[in-house]
Amino acid sequence: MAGRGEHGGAARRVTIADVAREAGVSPGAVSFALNNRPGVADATRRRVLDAAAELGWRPNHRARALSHQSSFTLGLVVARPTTTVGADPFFPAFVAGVTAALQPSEQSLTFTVVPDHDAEIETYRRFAAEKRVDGVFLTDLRVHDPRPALMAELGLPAVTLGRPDRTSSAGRVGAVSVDDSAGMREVVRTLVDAGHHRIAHVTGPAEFLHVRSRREAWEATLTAAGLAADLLVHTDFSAGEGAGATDRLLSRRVPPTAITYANDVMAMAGLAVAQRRGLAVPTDLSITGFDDVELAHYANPPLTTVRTDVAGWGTAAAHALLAAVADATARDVDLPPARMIARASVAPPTPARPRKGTS
Amino acid sequence: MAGRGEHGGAARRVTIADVAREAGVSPGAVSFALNNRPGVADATRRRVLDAAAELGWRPNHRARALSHQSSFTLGLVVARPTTTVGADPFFPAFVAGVTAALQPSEQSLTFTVVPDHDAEIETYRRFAAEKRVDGVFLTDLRVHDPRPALMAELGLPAVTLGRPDRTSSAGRVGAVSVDDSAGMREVVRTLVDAGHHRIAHVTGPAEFLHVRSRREAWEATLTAAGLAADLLVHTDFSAGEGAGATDRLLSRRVPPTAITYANDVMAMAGLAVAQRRGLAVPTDLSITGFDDVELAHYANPPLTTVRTDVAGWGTAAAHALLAAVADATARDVDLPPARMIARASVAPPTPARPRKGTS
DNA sequence: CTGAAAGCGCTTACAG
DNA sequence: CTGAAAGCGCTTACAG
Repeated sequence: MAGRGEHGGAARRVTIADVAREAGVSPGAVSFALNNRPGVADATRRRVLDAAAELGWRPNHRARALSHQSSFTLGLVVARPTTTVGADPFFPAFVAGVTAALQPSEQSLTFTVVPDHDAEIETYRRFAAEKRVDGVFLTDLRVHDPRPALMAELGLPAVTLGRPDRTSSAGRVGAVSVDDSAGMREVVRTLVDAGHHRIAHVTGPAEFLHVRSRREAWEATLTAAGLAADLLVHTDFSAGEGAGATDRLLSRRVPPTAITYANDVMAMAGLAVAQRRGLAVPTDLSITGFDDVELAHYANPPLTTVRTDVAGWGTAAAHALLAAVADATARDVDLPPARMIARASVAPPTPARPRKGTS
Repeated sequence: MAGRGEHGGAARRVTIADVAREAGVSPGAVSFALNNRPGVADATRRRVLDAAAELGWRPNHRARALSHQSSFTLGLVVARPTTTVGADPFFPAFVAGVTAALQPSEQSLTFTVVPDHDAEIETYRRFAAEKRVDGVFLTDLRVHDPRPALMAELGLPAVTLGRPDRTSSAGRVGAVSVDDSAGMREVVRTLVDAGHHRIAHVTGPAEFLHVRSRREAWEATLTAAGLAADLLVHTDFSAGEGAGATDRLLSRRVPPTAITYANDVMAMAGLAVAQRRGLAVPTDLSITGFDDVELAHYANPPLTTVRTDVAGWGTAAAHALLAAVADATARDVDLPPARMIARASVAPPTPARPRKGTS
């Protein structure tokens, strides 16, 4: 009768049957009372709640999952080699946003890193077959991505980060999107306005939609300004390949006067390469990044970059997925676009050819 | 009878009862056969396995969890503000190592980011009360850390990353450790051998044991060389505070000739600060980091740092926790120590005072 | 408004 | 070696 169990400790677990006995009702009534379902008199409900509190009862997750036909678990599977996953600041921030949103709900997140795309697909199949999760977050969308259709086949609720390219957006898959091309356009326009004519773009693997959208923003902005969009390098997003790409660009007979990178890590590696070659940034070469990692602010010079609210993205995606799980309805959410953060790594090219004089 | 269910799809789930019917045995026998338990004739086992494969049967995780009294889930709770969790390369790499180790087992990982230590404790209590997980990884050990004792109270198997300070290592808690002080000693000894006399240390919050062990390694190595260990700054591990600490150190009447940082992010921010003040690195100031993030290799100059195999740590911790969950026995594991990675950010101080001439 | 019963899909003693 | 039954701790129709 006393406060035993109040510490939720290793003592014999208290079940709904104990609460029922204590409150003098049936186990079924306890369940109804505890879950705030109609059909229980206020006085009875009170009695049950008091008994549950006194006994220190806590719902057994395993039993609830089985009888409620729900895992109370959301899944995030990231296909990335173990060696490089640490370099991407996206996932910890995204997960932080997701789990913050999940706090008040009874859901938690299962997070898995797998080596490649095939293993990722296999994981979803296993999740669905074993009823491991109630829904999944789909990240790193690709061209002709098979995952939205797979989700429909598996009957697995899902949200994608960003919009899939084909309108195969099968049934239950909603898209939670941040327009990162907006930030990219701002960056390129700023460089054009500063008088740059040869603006390169160093980005990630071509199959990613987020890579494509940034590249297209770069292209379109250059084309609109009557400039050639011919200095494009695809990498694996690593510092190493970012450095290599920079070296090759700067070794051209007519090198670019500005390089836009699709992440901050490559931009900072590129910055080091340029400086090692004796170029002053931004005087001899302007450089921009993407992500706005904290270090970007403390680079020398501080890096002009593009900021996305990644944790906010995680929170919004979690809410959308929770809703999809609850009513099997897909809905799209558009978050505020990524914005340029102007810092000192951009300046007019030398010899300066002033243009519009905006900057 | 055909391959329906082979896609594990949204079709009506096939249960053990279906397999039993198909194989002409009881559901209990199916369970025994499927779990490779003795007491089933080979021929019967064959028949069951064939039936299961034909029907596309997959174990229902929810049902197994309830009847097996096991969650098949391990927990990682990280107390860190959402805003800074992205800056730490540790967690993605650690999680990758953990989930790689979990692949062949039936366990998965639930990963949660909470804002502070109290919320972390609360999460463990909830995990235990609701039977959410079978065990947890305890990271960022502190001075007088209450968590090992809490695990004993909750009856929750756990492993700590690194050894707790008090021998309150309650029962079921094993420690999986990497000696990072070894790398720190190498770094300081290298600087001493190069002729440095004023070697500072910029590190994280004093309550973390991993901060303390690096600081003590720095102190002990200096003391052994007859040098003063008086240039110490504690920060929150952020680039911003690393930059601020550097600025203050370099503004001293007699500034250090070398600064050792407890992570690469602060080291790179410090590098930028030094260069902005007109100092050449390493000529005027030697700098070292910790972590060996990929960018460290591509800094200008490349950063001397200390490398830990974080993914390997995750894998070893996962194996240890799996074992602790299986037999409730704590065991300690010692992994290879962290090693210095020598790069170009270290040189003798100017004016050079050659000493042993090792470097 | 309330109670007794069945059910979620497995596992595990316990008899034969 | 094998089968029938009970049990894990909840939820949810279904009668009263």
